[in-house]
Amino acid sequence: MATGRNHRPATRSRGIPEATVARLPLYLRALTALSERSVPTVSSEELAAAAGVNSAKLRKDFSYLGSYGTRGVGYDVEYLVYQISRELGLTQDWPVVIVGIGNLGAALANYGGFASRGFRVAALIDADPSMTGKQVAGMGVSHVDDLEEIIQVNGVSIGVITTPGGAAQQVCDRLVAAGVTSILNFAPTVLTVPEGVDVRKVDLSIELQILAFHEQRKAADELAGNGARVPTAARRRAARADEGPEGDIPAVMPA
Amino acid sequence: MATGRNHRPATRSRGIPEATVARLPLYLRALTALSERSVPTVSSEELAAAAGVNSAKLRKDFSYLGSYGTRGVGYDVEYLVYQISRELGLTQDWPVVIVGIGNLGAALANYGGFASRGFRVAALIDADPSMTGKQVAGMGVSHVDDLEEIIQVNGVSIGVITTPGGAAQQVCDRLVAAGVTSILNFAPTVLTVPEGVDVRKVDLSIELQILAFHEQRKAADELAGNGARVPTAARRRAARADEGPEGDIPAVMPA
DNA sequence: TAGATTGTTAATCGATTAACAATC
DNA sequence: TAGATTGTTAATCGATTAACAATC
Repeated sequence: MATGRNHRPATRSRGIPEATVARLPLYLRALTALSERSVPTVSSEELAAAAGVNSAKLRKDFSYLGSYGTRGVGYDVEYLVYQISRELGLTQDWPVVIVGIGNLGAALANYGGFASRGFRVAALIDADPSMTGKQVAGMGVSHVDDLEEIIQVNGVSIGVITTPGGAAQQVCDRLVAAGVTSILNFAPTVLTVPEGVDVRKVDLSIELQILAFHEQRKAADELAGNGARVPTAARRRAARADEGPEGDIPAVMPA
Repeated sequence: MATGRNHRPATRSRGIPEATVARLPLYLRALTALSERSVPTVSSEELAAAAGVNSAKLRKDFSYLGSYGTRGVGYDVEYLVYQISRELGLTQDWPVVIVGIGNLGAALANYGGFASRGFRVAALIDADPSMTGKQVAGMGVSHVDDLEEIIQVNGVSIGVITTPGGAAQQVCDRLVAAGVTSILNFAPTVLTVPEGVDVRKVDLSIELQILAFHEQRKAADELAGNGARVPTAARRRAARADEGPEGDIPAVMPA
């Protein structure tokens, strides 16, 4: 998620559960790393460890794609790379546009992970006339007036929104009207789209808030005497202030 | 969200389900917008619409926090803002460090959504000596040699990793050893951390891959004669090429 | 009181996981 | 054949949702 989903109801797409689809790119990355090291085969146990998931879950996930493994042996790395790529639609070229070329938009334009996965940045679009024509990531910035033409000429079906929150819905409407049917939204706004359009939302502030919740809970656990498994710098600092220069691991802390 | 979880087993934290925690920031944002418009109360139906969720789900989520609504009336906006903020731990100050001041790190440093939610960027850290001392988002960049001291002096418990993939695990290890217990990882790497440390992962490429999967499925659906609900620019372009300048909505498309 | 809306129940659905038969 | 590992089953768990009694 990325995070905060604004996704269609979790219907199985072609019989593959949404949760499985979300893990396929993880497997693909681990497999690509193995492929680069010329590892010929891998077991579900090894691959699961590399991808950071449970091996039973991995085997279950793969079972939705077909029977691509060999009992007693494992999976052929190259073959699996191909099958997962095909399943994800990465064997074709996906032109994308990035709308909103601020810091984040520029960061995405420079991000190497797109090109290597079948995504091609077809255009960078911004509403600020003073940006028009400027070079970002070796590409000229287009004005938002030309949005519709760019979408249509390039056959773009995926749009990335990195505008300020206030502009996001309007940009989204124009993208959708021009024919975009998948949107990756970095703006802190809930987008409204017609049925049939997919939106995924990446929200940096939300991710931090979720971490803060758990961080707070850890502190509360410790106060309750459950003993933190890892002493935080914050708590160690508090302890030093509390017990003098040697007090590195306190038993209990003041609120 | 943010996506690809590398999170502790979904134990309920203080009895609040993980899925609910992930939605609290969404509600908080919608409530903050209402608060700014001086709206005094809101019903579950209205708030759910603003947050983009089902109202039954919202009421269920709130029921884990307590009974903060009034039957027949709705929820007091200000009171709910306070309760959710408190639950998320946002009533306290969270110093964070950002490690890796490339395009993305700089974008995050400039991102306004942090400060408004109780997060404070305590330091920007980079391994490149030529970056040291440079100003980014009005703040001097520190060298990674000083990472441990910065963490400890500032009592940082949350770290954001925006380094290249190859450096991420090493940075993560140093952050954890210095006392950081929550990590937001933007590097395309699965991080290994000790128990008690939370990692959330934001992966731009994975989000796009998930969109590509659905995009591909839409095209397959249409080929199967199910009729797309929204004609994409890509398919319209193909149609124009196929049927001449007037052919805007094709019946069936070639593969 | 009548109308509105919450908080909760219970049914349903989807995801995870251990275990193991199948089979290389 | 013996050992290894997949693919699948079935149990369990967590999340979603409609419905409605409680109650303002």
